Amino acid sequence: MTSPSTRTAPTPAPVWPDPVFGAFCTAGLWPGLGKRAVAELPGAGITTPDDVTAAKLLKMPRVGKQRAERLFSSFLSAAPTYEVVELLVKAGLEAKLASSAADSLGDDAARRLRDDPWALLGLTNVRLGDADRLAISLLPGADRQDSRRGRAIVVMTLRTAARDGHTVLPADLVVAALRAEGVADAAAAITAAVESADVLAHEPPEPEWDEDSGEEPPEPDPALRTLSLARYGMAEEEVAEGVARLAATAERIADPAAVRSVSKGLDEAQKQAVAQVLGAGVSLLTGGPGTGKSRTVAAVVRLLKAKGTEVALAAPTGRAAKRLEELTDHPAVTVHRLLQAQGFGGGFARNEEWPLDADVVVVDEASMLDVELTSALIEACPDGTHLLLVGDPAQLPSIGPGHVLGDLIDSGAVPVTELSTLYRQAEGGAIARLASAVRTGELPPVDSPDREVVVVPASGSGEAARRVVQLVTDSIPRALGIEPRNVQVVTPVHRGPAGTIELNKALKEELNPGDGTVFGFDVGDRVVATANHLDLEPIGFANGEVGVVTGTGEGTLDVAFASGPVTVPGDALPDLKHGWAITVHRAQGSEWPGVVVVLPPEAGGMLSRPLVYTALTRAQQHLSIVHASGAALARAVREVDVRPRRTRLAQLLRENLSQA
DNA sequence: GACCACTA
Repeated sequence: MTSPSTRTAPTPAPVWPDPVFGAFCTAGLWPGLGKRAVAELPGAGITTPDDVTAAKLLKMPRVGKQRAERLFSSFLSAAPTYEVVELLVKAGLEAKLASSAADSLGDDAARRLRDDPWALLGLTNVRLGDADRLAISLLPGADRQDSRRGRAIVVMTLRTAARDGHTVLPADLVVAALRAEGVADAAAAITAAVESADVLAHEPPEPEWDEDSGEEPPEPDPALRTLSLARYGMAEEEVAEGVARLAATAERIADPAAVRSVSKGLDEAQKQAVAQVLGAGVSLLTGGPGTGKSRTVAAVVRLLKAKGTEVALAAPTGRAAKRLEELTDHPAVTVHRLLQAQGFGGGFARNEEWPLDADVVVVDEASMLDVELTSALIEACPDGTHLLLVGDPAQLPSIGPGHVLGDLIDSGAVPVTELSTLYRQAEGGAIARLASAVRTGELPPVDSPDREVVVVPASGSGEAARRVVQLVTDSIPRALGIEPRNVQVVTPVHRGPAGTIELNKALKEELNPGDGTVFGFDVGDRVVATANHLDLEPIGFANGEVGVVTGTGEGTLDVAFASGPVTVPGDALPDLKHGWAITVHRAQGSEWPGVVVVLPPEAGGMLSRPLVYTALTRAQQHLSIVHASGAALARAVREVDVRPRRTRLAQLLRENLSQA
């Protein structure tokens, strides 16, 4: 423990004679040199890059010979970053950008920025204005019509669209974006972008034309021309090709008699799904929560295991993989692990060259698959592999761009079994009725005299938050007999009075007050994992899992997760948060006896049908909806999605189908 | 302008 009296007074911030060196140091870009040490550099006579020697570093407080040498060599190795800082400081931009520039542009980042200052837009959090300033500083006479600038705006526009899930954008929208930034020759900018190979242009399909009509062939409608970032455009093409390839090379795995042998207890649709996997190269199994998707998968796994067929199970998230493993009693991993991801953007070890060796690959929660991961998965499936995607297209779409599951369904290119009979919730119960109405875009008034569903109106997010606490701690246990530990609060947002942060504070105050002895947690706190730690003893935990703190140690926590107990060491503690209230996104894939959904007014803009549907289908016995978002709720449910994703996959799949 | 996964 450090007592306040032994702490050194903060050294006043030095004024640097060399602004580039000063900016480099104070932005924390010198690896291994902390804030406090930076302030001590001038005291050791180090104020310019030429002053940096092991001998001078040795004069600093708490720096021994070994550390001095290490700091000296880390300074030398940061030379590429230093060069970028030089460019940024002269342009009046933040030095902090230099580290991400060196990361994403490589060791010759400075040279690349001198060649094309707008390459700066390749980093996150850089605005066009910043890149323009760098250009003016580096290229005397640079102007808004520079072709490199136009090219960068095209890429930037497509990248922004990708953040909203789109893989393609109509060329007209890109032209409008170029015009808005003062680019006179939009067509030239698009051509430059396409020539740089970062961007693909997709010509509209040729219109139907009767050759004998004697008329001129009609021009394709140029308004249908689209553009994509090459990585997403190509990924969609790879998925479409891969689906066609697997469909063409599949051989039947088992005969109908074998299906009958494992089908005990399955309904007709579920049996059909089992038969479908055995026959088709790529097949889909869809349906809402409680329709028996997992039971069906378990039957498929039983059948294949009995036949000695190699089956691989995977899911896009750690928690979904864990659940799949429990339900099927067969190992399941994340799709990333299945493909042996090589780290951040490092590609996958399992690919076309070293494909998977399973005969059947099953991916659960397939609505979470984005187009790049899907293309990597399909590439790693050799000819003859059967791929089964299981998911609910009505739930939240993938985080990354693409609309893979929905496009596969819409294309009609692969067989789909849709399960619609509800087994879990009481059939005809208020939760089930509301869920199926929302699934089809309706929001009927709630009619639930038995209080299975209760709507609690609130006038603002502050009142909404108070209602939530009251429901969890008082009304729901008292009136319905569901204890607080079986109730989960679900909200769209982290911030604001009705976001996870404030709600958790208020709920902790009521349910388990304490001062947070270990990393802000006390015994009895509910926690949620925000990252995977699947290797911890004895069984690890997955991102999104909810548990309860059962004990504390020396900087460690014992947590009882639904899947089992885990001792969480200090370095994993930042990946735990309080879990009485969690976001809808995080709640996806889990269910609780009682659920309180909060819809605060500030979430109005992000409400969509999939979000509302996902939120309310988390409830098994009781659902309270604290409603403060006014007309935005009905609008969100009515419109399919506030912003439907623009993709090309369904069209590509249909084209392959018509050519076959 | 908000949310969210995976990986070392």
